Amino acid sequence: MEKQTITIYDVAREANVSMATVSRVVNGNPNVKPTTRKKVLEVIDRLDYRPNAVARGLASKKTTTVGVIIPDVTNLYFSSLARGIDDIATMYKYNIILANSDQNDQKEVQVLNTLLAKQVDGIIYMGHKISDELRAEFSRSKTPVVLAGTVDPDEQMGSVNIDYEAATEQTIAQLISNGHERIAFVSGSISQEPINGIYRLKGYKTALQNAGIEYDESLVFETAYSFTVGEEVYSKLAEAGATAVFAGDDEIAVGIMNGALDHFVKIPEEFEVVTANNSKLSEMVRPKLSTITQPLYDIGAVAMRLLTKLMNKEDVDEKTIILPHNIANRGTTKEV
Amino acid sequence: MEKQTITIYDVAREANVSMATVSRVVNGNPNVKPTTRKKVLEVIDRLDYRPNAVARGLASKKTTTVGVIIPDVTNLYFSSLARGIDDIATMYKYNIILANSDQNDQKEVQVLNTLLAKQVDGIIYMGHKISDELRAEFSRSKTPVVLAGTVDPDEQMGSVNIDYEAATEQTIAQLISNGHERIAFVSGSISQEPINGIYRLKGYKTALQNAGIEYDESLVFETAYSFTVGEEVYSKLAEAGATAVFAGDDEIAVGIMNGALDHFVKIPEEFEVVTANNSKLSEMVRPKLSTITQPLYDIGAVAMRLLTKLMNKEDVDEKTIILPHNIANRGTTKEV
DNA sequence: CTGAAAGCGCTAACAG
DNA sequence: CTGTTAGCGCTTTCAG
Repeated sequence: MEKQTITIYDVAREANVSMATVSRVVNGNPNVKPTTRKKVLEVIDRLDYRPNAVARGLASKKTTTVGVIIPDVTNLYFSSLARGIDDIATMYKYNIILANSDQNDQKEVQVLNTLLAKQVDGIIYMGHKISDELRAEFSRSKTPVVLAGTVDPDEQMGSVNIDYEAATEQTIAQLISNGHERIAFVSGSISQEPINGIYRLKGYKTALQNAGIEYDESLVFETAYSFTVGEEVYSKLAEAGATAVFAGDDEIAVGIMNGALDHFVKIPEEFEVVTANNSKLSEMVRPKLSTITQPLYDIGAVAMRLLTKLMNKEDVDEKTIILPHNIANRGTTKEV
Repeated sequence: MEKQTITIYDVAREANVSMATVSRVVNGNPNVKPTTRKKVLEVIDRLDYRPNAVARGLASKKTTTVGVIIPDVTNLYFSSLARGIDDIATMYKYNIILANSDQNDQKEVQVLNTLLAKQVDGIIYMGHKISDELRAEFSRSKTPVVLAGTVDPDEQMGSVNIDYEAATEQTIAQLISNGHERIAFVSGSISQEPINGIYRLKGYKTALQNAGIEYDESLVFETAYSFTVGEEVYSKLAEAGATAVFAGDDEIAVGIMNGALDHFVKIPEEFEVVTANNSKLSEMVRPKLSTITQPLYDIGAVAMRLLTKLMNKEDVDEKTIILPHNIANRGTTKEV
C-alpha cells in the first residue's frame, strides 16, 4: 500500500467542517470560531497534515520563494551577502532558490527564465555587471528585483550598496598621505563593471587629482576574481613601479599580497595594500589586510528586506539604498 | 489593463490544437507531427509563452527542485560542496533551495519541514551531525536524501565522503615520522560529530598506537568553527606542550596558525600544522597549509548525481560513496 | 462564522 | 498523431 498523502480535504472530513474552514485556520484567518479552530488544529495534528506549498502557490499565485542569482557561492564577498539575504528571507517566511551564474551573460538569462517559470515572488541579483539582454528581461517581467552589492547605472531596480566612489577616494587619499605617488588600481573589468569602471575608478582619479598627481593608465589593471591570478599580477605592479595597491576584491588582494611576500617584499614597509570588501578573508591572512569596511551581511539583509516590501507592494520611499562604509587600517598599511 | 499571463490554453487556441498537444511539444514528447510541432513552437514564440512550473509541479508531482541544507554558506568547505551540487543540479535541470541551518537542531527540523512542504524532489544535507529528531523526520518522509561531506553511523541514507579515518591516520603518521610525539588534535565537537569523534579520532589514535605513543587526552581540543577561536586555541596547545597540530577544519587551522605566528613561532620549523579540508583558504594563507586533500567540488557533484538517480528511482549499487583523498605537503610541514 | 463552488495552469491517462 | 477529460491540493469569492 502506497503511503497516501493526506490533503486538506481529509482534514475537513475528519473535523466535520469544509475545506474552506481548514484553509482559514491553516492561514491564520481570524474569522474562525475558537472552538472549531481548536477542533481543526487537533485533527491536523493527529493526521500530521502538511499543507502542499505547490498547490497553495498555484491557487494564490504566491510561492514565498525568491530567486537569488550569485556569481559564485564560493566567493566570500558574495556568500556573505547571501547569508544576510537568507537570514532575512527566513525571517519573513521566504525560501531562496540559489543559482550560480559565473557571471556568464547567457547563463544569467537562462537562470532568470527558469526562476520566473518557477514563479518566484522576487529576485535578488548579485554580480558585477548587468548585460543589456538581462536588463531587458528584468524590466519585461513584473517580478520585483533588487540588486545587492551591485549597481546598475540606470537606477530602475532597487539596490543596496555602499558609496564606492567616496570609499575609494578616501582610501587612495590615505595612501597618498602615506607618501605614495604610484598607486596601482586592480580590479575586475573596468570597461564592463560599473562599480569598478565608473565609481571606484572615479574615486581613484579624484584622489590623485586632489593631490596633484597625474593619472597614469599603466597603473590600472584588470584581472579575474581569483587569488591565483592575483599572484601573477604582482610582478606587473612591480614593473610598473607601483609602491602601493588598491584591489577591488579581497581574493585579488590576497593574491597580490602573496605575490609580493613570495618575492620577499616587506608589507607594509615596502609595499602597501588596501582591499575593498572586508570579507573575513581579509582578517584571516597575515598581515591582516587593511580594507574599506563594507557591511556585507547587512547589504544582503537590507536588500532582502527591501525586496519583501516590493513584493508586498508597500510604498518604498527610496529604493536605491546606500549603506555606510569605513576604512580599517590593519596590517598592510603603515601607521598614520 | 493588467498584463495577462498567457497559458497553455492560449497557445492551444492560437495554434488550433488541444492543450494536450501543446503540453507534448513543451515536454519534448516525440508523438507530435513535425508540422504541428513547428506550428505550436511558432505560436509559443510569438506569444512568448512560458510554462508555469508551479502548475506543472502540482499536476506532475515533481518540482525539479531539491533542498540543500547547509550549516553556513560562508564556510568555504561547505560552499565548495554547494558549488558542485548546484552545477550538477543545473546539468540535470534541477534548481536548489538553499537553507542555512547554523547546525541548529531545531532550525534544521523546521527547514526540512518547509522543504518538504514545498515538495522538493530530493534533499542534500550537509552538517556535522544529524540529530535524532532530524533522522526520524528523514526516514518518515519518502523524499530521497543524500548526505554530502557528512556521515551518519547508521547508513540509511545515501552519502558521499572520503575515508576520514584513513586520511587522518596517514596524516598523523607522517607527523610522527617527522619527529613529533605531542601532536594536538583540534576539531568541532568530539562527542557529537561522528566525523571528528569517531573516524578522525580513531585514525589519530591508531597512528599513535602504531608508533608506540600513548594517547593523551589533554592534547585533544574541541572548538567552534571559526578562525577567531582558533587563534585563542593556540595558547592552549602551547601549554599542553604540543609541537604539531591536526585541525579538522581549515578556518580553525588558519586561526591556530595565526595564533602561533602572532606569538612569533616559526612554522613549520618550530610548529607544524596540517588541516583537513583543502578549501581554497588553505592555499591563500602564508605559509600555505599542508592538508588532507579532499575533492570538495566532486563530493558535492557526486552527491547530487547520486540524488538524481535516487529521485529517478534508478537502481544504485552503492549509495555510501567514498571518494579518494590524498595529502598535500605545503608550507606548514617540514620536508620529509 | 462557515460552506459551496469555481478555478489556478498543467499533466496524464484514455480513447480514437 | 491528437483531443477529451479528469484531476493535482489549495485559495478565494460569494452567499448565507
